[in-house]
Amino acid sequence: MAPLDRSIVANVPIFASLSADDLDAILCDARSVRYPKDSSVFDQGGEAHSFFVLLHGHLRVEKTTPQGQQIVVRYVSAGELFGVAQALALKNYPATAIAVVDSVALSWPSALWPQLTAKFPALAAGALQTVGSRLQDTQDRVLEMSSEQVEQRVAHALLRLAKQAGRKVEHGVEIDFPISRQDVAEMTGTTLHTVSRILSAWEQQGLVEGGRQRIVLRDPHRLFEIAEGQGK
Amino acid sequence: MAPLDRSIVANVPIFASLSADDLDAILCDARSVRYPKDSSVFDQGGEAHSFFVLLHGHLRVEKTTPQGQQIVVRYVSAGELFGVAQALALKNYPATAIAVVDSVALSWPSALWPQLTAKFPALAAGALQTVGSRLQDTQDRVLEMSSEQVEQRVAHALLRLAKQAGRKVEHGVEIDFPISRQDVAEMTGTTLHTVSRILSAWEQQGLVEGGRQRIVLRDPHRLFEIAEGQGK
DNA sequence: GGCGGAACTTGTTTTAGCGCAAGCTCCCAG
DNA sequence: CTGGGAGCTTGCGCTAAAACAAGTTCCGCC
Repeated sequence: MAPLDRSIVANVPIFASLSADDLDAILCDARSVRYPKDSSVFDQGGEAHSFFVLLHGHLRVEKTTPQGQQIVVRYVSAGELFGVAQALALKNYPATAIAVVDSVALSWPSALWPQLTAKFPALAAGALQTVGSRLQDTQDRVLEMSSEQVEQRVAHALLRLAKQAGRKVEHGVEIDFPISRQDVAEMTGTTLHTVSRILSAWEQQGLVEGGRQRIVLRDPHRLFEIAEGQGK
Repeated sequence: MAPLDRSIVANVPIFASLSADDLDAILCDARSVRYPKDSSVFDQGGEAHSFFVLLHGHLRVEKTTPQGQQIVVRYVSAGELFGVAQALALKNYPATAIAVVDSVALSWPSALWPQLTAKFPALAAGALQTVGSRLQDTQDRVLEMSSEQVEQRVAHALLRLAKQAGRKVEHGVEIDFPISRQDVAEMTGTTLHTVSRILSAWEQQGLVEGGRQRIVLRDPHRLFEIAEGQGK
């Protein structure tokens, strides 16, 4: 296997506190894999053979009910730890992860998790924080779904996406990967149709700028007001 | 401080793998506190001074928006670890925990968490699993809220409560603590009114039996069918 | 370069369940 | 044992948003 240089994980927060030697030790068990756009990194229900760190690209994590209803659990950006099912005592992945653009991830066999955390307690602490902040996010989402109108939820979702994966463009912030109305609907618990209507209305008012699988926020501040309920 | 005997934590899963000596070491830093019904163990936004294990009773964990909207995040039963904000790198508690019946909890100063987990890695692993399964639950809840009708969600909520805190009674399973329609509404993202209507209808059909802050499931199997969407 | 389908838009109809309002019941305090 | 209030029930209208239903546009592929 090609040796992995530790410089490739310079921007991975969970490894930040480790020494160069420790990093090398960890990396020597890792494999680097390329996932082309639209391919899956792991599948819901599949055996949790590995855990991962995303080096480059973006993933969409989605969850499907037995009845076929689907939601987007979250998007993963470069530098994030994901697929730690094993650490949560799960034998199978609880969701599916799909590359929304060509992506690269490091992977380790799940079986190594106990040894690695034993040797590097910072890893366990980091994972706990990662999972904890995801729990926070998910609880906030429940709160949003209980208390906010669809329009507010969509505004929140866009702002969060922009924060996580926004790229400054000429007149606004563009979400840096292809995202459909359907995806936004599955993030906010609504339908493709309603999202389309809302975005059309916002486009009229110059708040956003659309396109096929493309969203640019032209007036994030106004969107924030809508998200907070000040809007109209 | 009165010494705590290790027998009191015999039924706490997170401590299950520890030796008697280790347990004694951990317990000697713990305080046992009694929380009368309706008192709060910690408050949303308050400084995260301690983490806890519930020895006896039941807690309701709730979260409030700036606008005053409230949801029930979950219920805590005896044996569970809770209030581990510190471990998730939070300085303040993200929710409020209220005793729904007279309860007893062990508490440790948050500051001890790093040392305890360093000394007893099983603790960190256990906390990770606890937080992980909460994340699972919360994600399932989002999925439910996106894809199910209110009636199904209420059925799911009752079944979950019964599983977690059900007590066999003459003709069914009773939720083992006082719970109002409002509470169920806040668990399922609906209103007191709708829950009341649904429970009334179910009572007519003999599926449940109500009362002031009291719910008895008389036909869990039928409720399960409703929860799964087979109903009506 | 045109064909096919995925992504999106937009209009109309329908409905779940929320908001409001009124009244009931049971528990507890005085 | 009586009064007050918390918890609950129930009726009614309304509305946000889902469902249903046609399109239109754009992109990649043969």
